[in-house]
Amino acid sequence: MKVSELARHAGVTAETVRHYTREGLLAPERDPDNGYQRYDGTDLERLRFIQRSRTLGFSVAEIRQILEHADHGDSPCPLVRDLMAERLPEIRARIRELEALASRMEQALEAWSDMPDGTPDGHSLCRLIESFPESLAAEDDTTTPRQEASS
Amino acid sequence: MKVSELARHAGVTAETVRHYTREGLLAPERDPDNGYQRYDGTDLERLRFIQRSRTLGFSVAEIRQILEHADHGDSPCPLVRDLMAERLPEIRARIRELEALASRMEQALEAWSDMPDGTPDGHSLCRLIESFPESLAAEDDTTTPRQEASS
DNA sequence: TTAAAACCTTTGTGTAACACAAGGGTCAAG
DNA sequence: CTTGACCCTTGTGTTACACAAAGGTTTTAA
Repeated sequence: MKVSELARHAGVTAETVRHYTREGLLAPERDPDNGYQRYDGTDLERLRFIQRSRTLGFSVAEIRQILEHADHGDSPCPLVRDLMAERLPEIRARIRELEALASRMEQALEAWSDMPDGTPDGHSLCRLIESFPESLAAEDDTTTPRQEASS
Repeated sequence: MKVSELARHAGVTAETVRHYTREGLLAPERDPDNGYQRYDGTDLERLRFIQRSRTLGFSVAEIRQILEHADHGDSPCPLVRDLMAERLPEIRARIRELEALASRMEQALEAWSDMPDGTPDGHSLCRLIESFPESLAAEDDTTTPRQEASS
């Protein structure tokens, strides 16, 4: 199979297949005549495996690790369990963040529904946004340096 | 104020301030003696405005637009409302995606709790992942080309 | 047969919002 | 005057591809 054929079989773009190949998740042969990549049924299985893994939240780099384990004859399953157990709480946290964001946005839209637009003056850029309370307590911290990490 | 002072006042890193400056959201003066950036109270107000805007989900590029409107004396409020109304459904959609992902992950972990690890053979890389159903109906499409897009 | 359409290749760029390191100048304190 | 603490600019890395360019190949229709 050529790159686009494989891509069609799996419902992805040829670019995606090339990307996975560049990243070492797929290792097609070369057609010695024209230098084209040649994929086979095994590659299609691998590609489908990659897709399932992506829907389960694994990154391309993680999938590469998983495939390398498998290619060495080692069971990747413990790795898979660990990665998943690590990722799930992060996803949950991300959901909470986005829900908080969404409700801030809704609050804002509601609060703004009866506010005039107003033009910016010396002390106001956009009252809509300025009317919104600062969410985090990172206020005027003139003494303690910060180094936050989020998301 | 020098860059780190401004950063401290707002609770961000100096890198962040430099980034906003590079992106044109802040326009400090230059100290002619040493070439250092010099920020003032207005910049602090702008920086706080930027922070509020970020917590409301605006991108740096969007905030630049908002600030440009304000700097031209135009009310950025209609723009702000539009951007927000556009973004909110996207956030909601993203939340739904992540919730779907999280429940797939939980299902998987549960289903796997009583599965043996198994080593990869000719037809299996990791039964854990392979046991998981393909979520989307993108199956063996040998005739119809695809071009999906999903955040 | 041939010319165009359709594919293939590699390489480089762009995306979002910074973090971080390098190389080098500046400044305040001891 | 020597540190240590800052400042500057520039370049690189992060994620998963998309897209464009320049050029070779293969297929197809006239």
